[in-house]
Amino acid sequence: MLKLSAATADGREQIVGLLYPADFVGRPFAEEAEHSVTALTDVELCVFPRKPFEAALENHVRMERLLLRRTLAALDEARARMLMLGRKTAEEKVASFLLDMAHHLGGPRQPGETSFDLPLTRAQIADVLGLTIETVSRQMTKLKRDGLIGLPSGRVVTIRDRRALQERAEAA
Amino acid sequence: MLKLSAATADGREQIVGLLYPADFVGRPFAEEAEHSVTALTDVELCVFPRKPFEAALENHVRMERLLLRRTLAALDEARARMLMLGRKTAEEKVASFLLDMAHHLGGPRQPGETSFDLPLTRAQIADVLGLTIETVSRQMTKLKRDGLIGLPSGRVVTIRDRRALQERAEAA
DNA sequence: CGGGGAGTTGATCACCATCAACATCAGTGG
DNA sequence: CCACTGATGTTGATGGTGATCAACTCCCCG
Repeated sequence: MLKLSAATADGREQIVGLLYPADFVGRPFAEEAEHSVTALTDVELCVFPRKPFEAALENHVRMERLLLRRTLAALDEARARMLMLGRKTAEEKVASFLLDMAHHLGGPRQPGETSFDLPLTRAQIADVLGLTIETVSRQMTKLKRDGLIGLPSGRVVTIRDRRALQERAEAA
Repeated sequence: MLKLSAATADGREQIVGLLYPADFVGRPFAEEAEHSVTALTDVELCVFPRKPFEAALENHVRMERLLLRRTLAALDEARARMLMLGRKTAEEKVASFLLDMAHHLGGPRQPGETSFDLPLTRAQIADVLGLTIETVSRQMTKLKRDGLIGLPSGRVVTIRDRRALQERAEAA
């Protein structure tokens, strides 16, 4: 898993995207990358030199089409995240985030509880949500106190009541 | 000019994109649109039925390539806006917004002052920046008091000191 | 046993939201 | 011509959410 992040001149950081296995990272047709890329777990990357890659896009229509589809999907995701950053409360942000992670990392879609291991530190979660570490921590313990999730240890999260969690995440 | 917006279930709105003349709007390869589109000014749209449009993309490589480039640019812009929404203060948001508008609407890049007419109401500016109308209004009057901008009337804005405004916008 | 990073919890503060009153202006109809 | 209305914008008072500052715990690893 990778994080894609941007930062202000004075060091404030915002994670603008999370990349899962089989995702694409890079910015064809631009001189310079605008974001920094950081590995959150051990990672195996398949690297292509820019020029040959762009040439391949030109020569293989299907490849270009695939990239277009992925880019459109990434744009949708980015916009959903804009709604979250601009208009959701801290609790809604944390709840949405946990549901997102469960969706990507959760085992088979079981009816009962789901558990997974967060690949992010609290600080990184804060950078995804536009919050501080302390606020993230407080919201997580609140969700735990209310019985919606379990926090057995460090990075492990258990979704106890997905329905209720979705209600706290509000919006789409 | 058009606005592209998303909303939470309980009605909070976030503008996720602004479209200028010659821009593209639409979501090929998806069943349903995720956002609502609203005209901010009188607008002339060139509409294509989905199926023929997608077919045209398949048959005209150059067209598909153009759309890919535009989509990548839109993604960059969306991510820049995520940094703004998540990590900037109200003053920084308003300053960045005004610079953005000046960039798009301002006349020729003169050394002196630039003036333009905001196509957005305060409420819409607030929805772009993830703020409330009142906060937007207050920040604008503060920038005016400090001599960085002028607000001759209603929607008209004059950039008096671009340099200083850029400093208040901080980040990239 | 010591050290450092990660996470939690508490106390306080500041920024921005909220609520409310008022100002301004364009459009409408008396 | 002017009062009336509604939409838009400004300004003020107050409060709450989340940031900040700080202390402490827990682990992992030396």
